Amino acid sequence: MQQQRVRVTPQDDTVAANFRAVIEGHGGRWTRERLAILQVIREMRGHFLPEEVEQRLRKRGHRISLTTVYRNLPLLVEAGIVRRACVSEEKRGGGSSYEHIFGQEHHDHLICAHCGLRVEFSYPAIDVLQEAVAQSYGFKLERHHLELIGCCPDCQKRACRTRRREAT
Amino acid sequence: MQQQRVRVTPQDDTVAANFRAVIEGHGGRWTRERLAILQVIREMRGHFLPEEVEQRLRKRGHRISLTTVYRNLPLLVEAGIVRRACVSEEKRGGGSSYEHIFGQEHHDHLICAHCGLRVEFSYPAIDVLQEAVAQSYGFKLERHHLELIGCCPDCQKRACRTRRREAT
DNA sequence: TTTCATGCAAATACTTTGCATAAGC
DNA sequence: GCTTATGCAAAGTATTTGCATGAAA
Repeated sequence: MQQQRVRVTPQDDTVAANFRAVIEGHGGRWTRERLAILQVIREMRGHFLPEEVEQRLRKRGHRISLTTVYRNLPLLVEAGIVRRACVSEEKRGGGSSYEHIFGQEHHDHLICAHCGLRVEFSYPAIDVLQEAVAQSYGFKLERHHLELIGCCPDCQKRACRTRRREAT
Repeated sequence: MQQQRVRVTPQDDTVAANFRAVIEGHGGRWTRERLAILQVIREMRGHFLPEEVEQRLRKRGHRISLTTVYRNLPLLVEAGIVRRACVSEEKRGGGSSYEHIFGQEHHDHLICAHCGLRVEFSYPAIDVLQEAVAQSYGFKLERHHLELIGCCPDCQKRACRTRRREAT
């Protein structure tokens, strides 16, 4: 609770500007609540639930309703600041999680299907090929999302033999 | 409604066997409902909702409850026959969709962020690199999931200028 | 001031659970 | 026969919506 201060980075202005641009594009307004939500989300690392955003806001002294968080998340997605996380990355069950992406180093995920371990990595060579694929279909690539799902070293050691499946 | 017949493929036995193996691994039983669900799902192309499975079952004369579909979906996932689709692939809002994967040619998706167009592709060279990444982290790769999100040719022509964002 | 955002409560939508009955093994 | 699966209804969550009030522009 002693690191209340906002971590200011060079992208700060850009991020806020993106958000504002989206909001104004919808004929919307720049409110204190939106600023607060943006700030809190910018500090988020990894995946988060809408409810966690609300809790963090509360810890910082803001009293912003969960409804408002819900209402703004789509705008943040549209602004490219967060994305909805893939279900296979989720614990299971309930709500959809989001991930803060803008201004973060882009990364993809290695996920252990057995223990749930998530490792972030980035591998430029793959990015290059992705660009090639997109071009061959005439797409202009904006972003991508890659998950490699397998068995992590520990689970392998653990003689982790789950369902064997004779994949084609 | 005239193509009621099951599209039998060489993998039929394997698919059913995988499903049965998972079921039996849980001390479960092989029921007519499970067979019917499996058959219907095997005919599914693209993404589908639990509710769509139930509707198709009904069209085929089965009267299997949505609850049962829900109860079996996790087993089908465990058997590697379907996977939960990524949220960013969904229309929006509501439920989680699934995708039939086993026995299907593996493919990834190119998704247009503007009109929602989804194109399937496969690109072996990327797969090779993914394997390399996994190995470098000691992971044994089981499957992967890649989405390339961008602007499709049509939307580009349409001078589709949505939110411009100065990605880092 | 005019319009949009917010908060609260109510409504929805999706998914899970409890229990009696039917069905595998 | 013993145990698990199913169907139905009820319960739970997650998310959205309606409306009065407060806040931007």
